[in-house]
Amino acid sequence: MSSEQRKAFPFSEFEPKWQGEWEASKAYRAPNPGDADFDASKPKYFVLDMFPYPSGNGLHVGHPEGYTATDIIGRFKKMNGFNVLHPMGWDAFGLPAEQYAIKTGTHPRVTTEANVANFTKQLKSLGFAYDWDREVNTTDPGYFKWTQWIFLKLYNSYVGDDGKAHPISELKEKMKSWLGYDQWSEETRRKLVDDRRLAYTSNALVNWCPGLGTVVANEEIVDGKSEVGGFPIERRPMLQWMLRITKYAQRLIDDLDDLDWPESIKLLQKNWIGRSEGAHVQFETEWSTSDGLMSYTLTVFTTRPDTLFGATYMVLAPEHPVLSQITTTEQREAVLDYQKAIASKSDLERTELAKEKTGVFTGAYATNPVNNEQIPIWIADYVLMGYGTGAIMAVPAHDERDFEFAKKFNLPIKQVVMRLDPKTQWSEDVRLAVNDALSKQLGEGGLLEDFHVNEENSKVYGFQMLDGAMSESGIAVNSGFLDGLPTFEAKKKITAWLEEKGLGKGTTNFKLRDWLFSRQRYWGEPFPIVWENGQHRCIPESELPLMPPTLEDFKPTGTPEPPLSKATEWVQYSATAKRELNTMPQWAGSCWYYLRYCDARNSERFVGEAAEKYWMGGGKPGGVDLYVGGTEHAVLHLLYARFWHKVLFDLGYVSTPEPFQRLVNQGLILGEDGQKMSKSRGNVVNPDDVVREYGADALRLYEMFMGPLEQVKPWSMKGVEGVYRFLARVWRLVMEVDEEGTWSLSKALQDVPANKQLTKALHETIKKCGEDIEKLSFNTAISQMMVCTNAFTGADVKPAAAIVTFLKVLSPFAPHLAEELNAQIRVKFPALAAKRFLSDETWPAYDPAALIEDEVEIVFQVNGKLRDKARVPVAATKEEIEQIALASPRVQEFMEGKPVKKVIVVPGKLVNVVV
RNA sequence: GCCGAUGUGGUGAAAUGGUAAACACAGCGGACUUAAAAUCCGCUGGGCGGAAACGCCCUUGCCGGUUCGAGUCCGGCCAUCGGCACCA
Repeated sequence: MSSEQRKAFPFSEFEPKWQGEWEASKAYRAPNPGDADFDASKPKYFVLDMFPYPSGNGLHVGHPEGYTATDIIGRFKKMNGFNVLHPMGWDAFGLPAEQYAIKTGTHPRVTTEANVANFTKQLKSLGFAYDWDREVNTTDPGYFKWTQWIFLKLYNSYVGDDGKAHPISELKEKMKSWLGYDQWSEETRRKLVDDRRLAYTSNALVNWCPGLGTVVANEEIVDGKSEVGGFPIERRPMLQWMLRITKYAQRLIDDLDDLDWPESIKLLQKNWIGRSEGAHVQFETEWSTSDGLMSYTLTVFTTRPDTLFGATYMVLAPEHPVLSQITTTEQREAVLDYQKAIASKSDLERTELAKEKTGVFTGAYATNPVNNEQIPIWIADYVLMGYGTGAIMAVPAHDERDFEFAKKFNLPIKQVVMRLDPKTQWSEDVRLAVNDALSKQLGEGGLLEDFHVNEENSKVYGFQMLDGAMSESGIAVNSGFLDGLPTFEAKKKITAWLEEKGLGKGTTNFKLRDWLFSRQRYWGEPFPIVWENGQHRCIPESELPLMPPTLEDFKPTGTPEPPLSKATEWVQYSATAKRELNTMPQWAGSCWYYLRYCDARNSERFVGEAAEKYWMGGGKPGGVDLYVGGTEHAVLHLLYARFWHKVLFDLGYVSTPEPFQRLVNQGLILGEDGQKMSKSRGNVVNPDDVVREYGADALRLYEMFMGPLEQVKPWSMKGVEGVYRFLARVWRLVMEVDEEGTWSLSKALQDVPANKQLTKALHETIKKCGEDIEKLSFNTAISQMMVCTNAFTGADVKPAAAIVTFLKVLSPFAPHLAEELNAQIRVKFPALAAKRFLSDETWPAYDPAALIEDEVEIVFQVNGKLRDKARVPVAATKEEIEQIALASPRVQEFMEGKPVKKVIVVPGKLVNVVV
């Protein structure tokens, strides 16, 4: 028997047919403002998928999960009168493309084109309602021209005192009024400007990955290895382009509040940005040289300035620049050895060896500003140059790391906080003593919030955690004027004291670093920058797009020298100027692609103003209405894109401060064995195979029926067969087969009104599916459609009009089948059939009256336990229902003759008799 | 270690604080068929009692609490998965 005959319905014939018709008539084209068929009175709905990287492996079943969800939403919104923007494109630059090209020897452009063609074919075979006229490809010169253009905006902007981006010309103008401007050299003026650009060069330590032959961003490192390829990472100083994302750290945290995103993703971003409040504290250190006594002020960042009295030593990062000066002659060799050892270690080794603390004494001492004690200065690799000031005050009594270090090197430990453990119970006299001490410091009113008194046992429980910073909150002891103060009060007081004495300042610190934005690769956007006399400048916008050179050999050089250096002609911008050789990272193109979709063919502007205002600014609060993608981008793409968007917003190019209003993460699809899908495990499911065997509609439906969208869930071919059978049942509501295997319109299908029971099933389905689609609860919507189909299957005569209505509800999920059956019905019942494309139809309204039954089943409980049921008229009053319940013999039996204490009546649901 | 998510039948899962397990998968039985596949109909959490109809008890990771009533709310534990990880 051929596989063709085994098919339960001829999806392999009608699916490609409808895909062709949709494409030919541009059924899913989204008109833009200004187009003849644009209807400005309609609200907009912008539904976005994270565009894929077109890999050589083609689509896997994880892709259609999110894409089907957005497709259903998009189709549903369209039927509900929205102008729907649902586009697709390609994130085609980047390391994987280039690695693959290097392996196969084919030019990245060739492989990319082939992969894009393959992906396109695969996506089209799934019947997604994309407006393909808006397709974007980050490697297209018409696209990356504007990626480069946005880079120029970053290059030519700075963040002003208002915390917003402004054109750099404003800074240049302002500078003229600054004191001493006239005396500055051109060089100085230029440097002052360059130091404030949002895109700047830096010679700091970067993450160099020899295996990839390029530097990578902090966000691209996983466990000390590169995210792509898993190669070791080294820290080394290199001249690189950076983007000043740290200037946006606070706004990137604050603006999360108003976004409709999963709380866990917001938290992930907040933790990555890593805001912590504390203080800078200054420690003086002095040393003698042949020129006399020298001094230097070491500044540390601490979140616990209240423990300053307990600071018994200091630790500097091994890379700290002042070391060469303060280290004593006796210790010089030890310090140099240690620095050398650290430098040769990769980040991975440093993390792996982190269990045991190491460090070296510098021989130098600093003065603790609060008690003038001389404390030794050490260096250790547990202090990082890149965070805070690269120096800490060590409080071993209250910091686990400092404690370990102090134990190992026999450094003094001094307790300065008496800990109030929330779990510790305090005896009455201790409570009184603490209360007494606190009262003296704070006055009577200050205590109540700080303690919990358990009402049952009258015992006192200690302080609440504050901010979740360090858990060792408590009461200051051995701390002079801070004694007796609870931690949060002590922090305030010491900070005020430091500020008054000019010894420190309250401050906020972030973990987030500036974004390392250049890569030593071929397959990326070249920078629109040239160098002359060691100085950079941008090329004019008129020279965009700046095309990469045509290179035969685009392999990495094996050194930090980028491969573009091989294009000797291209490199030479003029007789004296050379082009920037680095390229942008893959993230560049994905930072703004959603904007390009709004106006993908615009050659005058990165996005037309009217188009941007309508699709991004329209609605409340604007932006992309729904963004669906995987969690893996929680801190990379989603943070970078928000940053770029805010810069564009500040500069007046976009209308909303945030790009993505609502974000939903689809859960990972695991293999049939419950493991992550991977080639090596051999558990990868290829969507092409599923489409061939069961059809696109079955694949779409199964992906949505598996379980909640956000959830991680394993694949099951049996499950695909289940929804396939469901679709076949729908097919047979309308079609029947003769002995030759030919399908024709079912004779049971007639122009008759649906009976009451079928009408109810249909309207319940309209209602529930509409509500569930809004909630993205597709699995429950599908089960409701199954219930409805089962009801229709049980009926001898199939009411055609009702079935057409059902097809409208089904159409966002299984568009091919719905379209085909509607067309089949039209042949015999032209008046009953829906429009040629169901997506042009209006989503049906449900009739509330059709949902109401004459009778409902009421549950009778005695003391909360189910004892009896009865059908009562819907109109029955509470009193009537109660009487029926109390009259029930079973209820009486379980009441055991006891008097009724209370009766709870929930109309339409239950009666609970309490005795 | 810190942060977050999730724990419900044999499986995927469903349940505005109100009949736990809808809808599927798998399994079992039946109809159709020479037979099988497909299709259609029925049963399907566990225990106890009963010939049966049916009835009772238990059951949403574990322990407690709030409530007339808890899978759902609160407190505490345990397990699995994900993220961060010397961030001072």
